[in-house]
Amino acid sequence: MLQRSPKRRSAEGQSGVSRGGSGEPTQPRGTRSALLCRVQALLAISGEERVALDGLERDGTPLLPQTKIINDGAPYGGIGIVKAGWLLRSKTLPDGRRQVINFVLPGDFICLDALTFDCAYYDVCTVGHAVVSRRSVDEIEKLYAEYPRLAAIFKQFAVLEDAMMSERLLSVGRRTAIEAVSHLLLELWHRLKFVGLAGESMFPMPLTQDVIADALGLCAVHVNRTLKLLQNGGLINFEHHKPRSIIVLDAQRLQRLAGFKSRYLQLKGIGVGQEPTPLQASN
Amino acid sequence: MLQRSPKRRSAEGQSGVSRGGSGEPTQPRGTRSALLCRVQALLAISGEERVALDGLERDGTPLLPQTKIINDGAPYGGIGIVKAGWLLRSKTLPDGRRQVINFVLPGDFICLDALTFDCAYYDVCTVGHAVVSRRSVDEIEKLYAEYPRLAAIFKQFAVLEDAMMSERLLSVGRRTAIEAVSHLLLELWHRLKFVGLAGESMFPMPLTQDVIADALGLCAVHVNRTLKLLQNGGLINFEHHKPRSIIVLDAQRLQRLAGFKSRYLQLKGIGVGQEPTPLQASN
DNA sequence: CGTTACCTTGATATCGTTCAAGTACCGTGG
DNA sequence: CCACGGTACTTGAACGATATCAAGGTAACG
Repeated sequence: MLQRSPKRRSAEGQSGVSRGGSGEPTQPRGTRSALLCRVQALLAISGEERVALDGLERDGTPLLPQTKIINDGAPYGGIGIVKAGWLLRSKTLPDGRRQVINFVLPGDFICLDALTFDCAYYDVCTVGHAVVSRRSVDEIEKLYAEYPRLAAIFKQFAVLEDAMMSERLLSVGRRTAIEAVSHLLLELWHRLKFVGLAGESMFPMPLTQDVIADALGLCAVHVNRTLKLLQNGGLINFEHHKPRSIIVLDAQRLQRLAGFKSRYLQLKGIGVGQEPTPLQASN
Repeated sequence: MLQRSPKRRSAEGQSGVSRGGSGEPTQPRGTRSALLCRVQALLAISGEERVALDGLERDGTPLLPQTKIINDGAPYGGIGIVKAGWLLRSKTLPDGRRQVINFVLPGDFICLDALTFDCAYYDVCTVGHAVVSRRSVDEIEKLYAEYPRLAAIFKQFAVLEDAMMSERLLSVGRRTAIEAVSHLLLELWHRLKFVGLAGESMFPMPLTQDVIADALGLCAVHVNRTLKLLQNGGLINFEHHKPRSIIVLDAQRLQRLAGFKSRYLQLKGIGVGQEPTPLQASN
């Protein structure tokens, strides 16, 4: 009904994959595991749980850029945990048109639905270099049985996926290009902050404008122009040199422009008497 | 990158809600429960499981058209089971722009994520008259514990939701209007067939063109023109009289046009030695 | 130090939107 | 049985957001 009626500093931050001399991916130096980071924000874990969590991330496999690790229609072959680097979940039409469903960041699971399904209904591939651990469905199920609190957290992760997809659908379907781009940037920034990979006013941005276009149902040229608009408006700036990053100059204005409310990203966690994360005063 | 580069008969079928003399919703006459229908297609249920399933659907509440039963940001207040009628899950921007995330048909659950979350991140409201049973989270959890096979099936329902959302995202982001509309019609037709509410070449279509537009990121006028195109092309026809329906004149051509593969709608079910539903020979 | 991938920008094309008016139909009440 | 009012559908005309095409620039990588 109502359409998208157009109305109208510092340099902290580290990339998920800091490269050694020749470009092998490693975990960010001095940063604890992203998964641990996320879980600890939601739950005061016990020593045993900590060990179990570490076990999940053992044997990370380094992956090259543009490596497809899950194929639409093929069996999953286990559940992944991202230790470093970015991946993306996408679907592609026979003629090559592609839609990015979601981005997969450090600390995220890949294919939690393998617990329920046999075959994937999407592709997953790396953006740049990445490190991914892979666990069998059996192993995850055993962990679920043994550590129900961790299982509860992981189930929250799965619902979060859903919430992000809903929000993306809203962006693609109803937000204008500038709203959608701003919203995506803010979402990524927040998610990276959760796992200690973004700074107060800067975050790594390894995505190609092409990929952003495929996530938002736009074309790369228009994403370019839209980013320029944001830059010219003094909302953001770019650090073009590796690690390529985005500098947020005016977070408030950006949030207002995007209509971004971080509520959908907030998990409630678990704990005796622990209240759901209170609604942010700032949107 | 690649953009959306464009490129009669019997009258079976019954509406999800057959109206009595004055319009109260009832279950389709002579049709067994939609939920039972879905589950039995995936699992040979025992007598006990059958009883449990029936229990889930007791005390259905009749709802008037356009009744909002879940509010974005508010607590869920339980889990719903649709006995009859259509509902829709949507998100709305402050200025009124709306995106329909998915349609909720008879036999579907509403807010299975209430098992994990406290508050909704979307609205749910009825399309026309509907009948919905509501169960507490505790009751569902008890059922999950007692009937693990049913729990497994319901978890598959949840993943199916996800698969449908991915497909919708692809439609909104990358398919042309005519592809997207065709795809949506085919999806609804298939889903209705699963629960015995659609015929071989006809299915009820209570959705307003406005609602279709909000599901596909289009405007109602364009949906109208697109439907006309499909009609003029001899692919579909309309039954304007209640129950309003769509007649599929050339399913093959429609599928080809939409690039529709039903695989994403096929659940694997459970059962000893039961193979995943084989990939459809047709596409 | 060349090659490639990505970004940038202009010109032009188009799909889809908006606005606006009119029509068909259903349910209601006399 | 018919008049009425509302909702949804229909259609035309004009506009606009975004796509496509094309060319050049710049920085990373080997």
